[in-house]
Amino acid sequence: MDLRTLETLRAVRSQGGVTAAAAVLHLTPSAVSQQLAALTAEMGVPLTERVGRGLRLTPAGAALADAAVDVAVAVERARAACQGHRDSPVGTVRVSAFQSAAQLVFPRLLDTVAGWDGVTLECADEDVALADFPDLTDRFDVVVAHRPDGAADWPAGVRVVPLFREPLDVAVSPGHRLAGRAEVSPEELADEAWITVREGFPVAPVLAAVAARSGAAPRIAHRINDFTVATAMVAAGHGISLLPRHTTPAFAGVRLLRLTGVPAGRRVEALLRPDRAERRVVARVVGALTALAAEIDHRAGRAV
Amino acid sequence: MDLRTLETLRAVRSQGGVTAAAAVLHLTPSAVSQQLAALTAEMGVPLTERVGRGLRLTPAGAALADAAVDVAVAVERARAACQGHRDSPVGTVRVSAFQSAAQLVFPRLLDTVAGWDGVTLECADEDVALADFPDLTDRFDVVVAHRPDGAADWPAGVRVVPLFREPLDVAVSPGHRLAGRAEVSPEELADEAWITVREGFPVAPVLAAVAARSGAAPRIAHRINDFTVATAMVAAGHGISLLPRHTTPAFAGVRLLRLTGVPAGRRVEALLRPDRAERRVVARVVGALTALAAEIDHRAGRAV
DNA sequence: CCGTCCTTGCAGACTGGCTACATGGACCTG
DNA sequence: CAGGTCCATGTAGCCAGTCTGCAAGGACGG
Repeated sequence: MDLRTLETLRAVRSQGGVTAAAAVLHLTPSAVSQQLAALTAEMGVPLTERVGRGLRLTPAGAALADAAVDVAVAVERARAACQGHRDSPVGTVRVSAFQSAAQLVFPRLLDTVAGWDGVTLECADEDVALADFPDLTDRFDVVVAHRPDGAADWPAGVRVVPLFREPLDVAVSPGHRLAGRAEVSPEELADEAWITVREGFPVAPVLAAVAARSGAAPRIAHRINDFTVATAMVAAGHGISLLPRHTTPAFAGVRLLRLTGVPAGRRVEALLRPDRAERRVVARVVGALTALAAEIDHRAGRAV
Repeated sequence: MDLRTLETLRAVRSQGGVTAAAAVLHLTPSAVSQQLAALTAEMGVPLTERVGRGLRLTPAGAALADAAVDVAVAVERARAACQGHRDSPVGTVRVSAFQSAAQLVFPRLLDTVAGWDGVTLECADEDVALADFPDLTDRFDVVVAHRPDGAADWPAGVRVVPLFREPLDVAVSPGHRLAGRAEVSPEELADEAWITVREGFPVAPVLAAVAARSGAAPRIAHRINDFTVATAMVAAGHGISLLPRHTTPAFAGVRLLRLTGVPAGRRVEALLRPDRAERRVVARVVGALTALAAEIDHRAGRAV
């Protein structure tokens, strides 16, 4: 009954298999399998069962994995209690963010942290399907994620820190027939060619809601996940798109039109594993992140 | 940051030194010292400091040790959660009891547990000074301890399960001048020669209270810790003693007289470390123990 | 029915932790 | 004040646990 072994069990559950867990833990599948075998022997209860060519946790295994979360939290709390007798927290924090948030947040966050001795920040941009964001918390301490208004809550077991809400505007090229307008309604967009994200990604449901309001199925011309690329394509007149208001640069060559009649926006949140959240450095970075978010919110409020 | 290392830190604190901790953990002092060094290096904070030729935990070390208790509890809770998906708990439980309780309880407890598959009981008789009972929980899962009425509570951090209260009677030989009496008052015992336990042991304060009531300092003829030996000496007329009512056999050849005017008794309790208490087998054994205690209490109530 | 993917078993190498022994202080005692 | 004793701490060497690499056994899909 080792801390590493319990961590492995959790990874097997969250990643859904030995091989995937091994990848996250930087181990070989063989090592993971052996750890599971040893843990099962120690417990005297089968913790995993074969399902197809994969693997699933038994109820006993799931119960143990649940309890393992509390263990990990207790360990990190112990570490924090000890670090509390130090002048300031130190360590390295791994942060991931989806593309546009990364662009907005990483530079300033790195500026802030540069002034902290002993704290190193490892940044990575990771844009995944909505359902896959929580899994990223296995690899990162802080995961900056986004989900559209009205989407389901994140699953239990992941800690959520709200950062800011960002409206989605309709982006059109300067030469577009609606370019001079300040606002548009869904009905006016019925025949437009859309550039949107791949199926399952965070803002897709918003376009669906807009289309439902207009009555017609949206005509999707291109599927582009990277907002920078989408912006360039919109600017060149290859279609219109829903783009986040704050993370679309003013010099991008597109016009952003307020959308009326449909609440279109996304919530940007930080996702953390409970044990990681206990680390004092992590808490400090999250604090800086929320401060940054408050600033963005403030600026947004002033702009609107 | 290993579970074993945290356990070692706790042992160093509770045992008050590297050597003593090593003895409890079945390790060499060198191994304990190395674990402490590694843990200190990992934490980046001094956890121990030299005091004389011994060692003491720094505030940071104490905080870590405190938090380590929660870790150990979480681990045992995890184990229990897993064992909950098994038919019945198994494992081995180490129980210690002071001499007279051991005599009263061990045989019947072993009878009960004999019917449980996969559960083994390791019994040991350990009678130590009042202050040393809590430390025994490092070596045993369940420690049956006793303390006189009015004694201070056990220190925080140890879980206490009350078992029963046992009155202390005055034991005299059949030929003694008071042998025919049913009750005696402290004043009538002013000139008696006493057989009592060694200084610091659980019933010593009771005799002090009795003597204080009689006004004179007690004349202590012998210091005998084992009640069986004391009983034999009282029976032979070498003095009188305070003996527990229920654990003194009727055929011992002494007369037990109720003591009036002074609340003389001791509380018998089970002491457990919080993490050990989480083990399902341990909880089951404690359950059997309290059932036994209730039976003793009932019989006592009937007898009185 | 064959190819592919995933888990699992086995042999070998290696890292990490423990034991045994020696060293250096600190208290106690004569 | 000096020798003895106790305690913590380093050092060398051994042992065990664990990981890697490779091979085998099933299960799904074309």
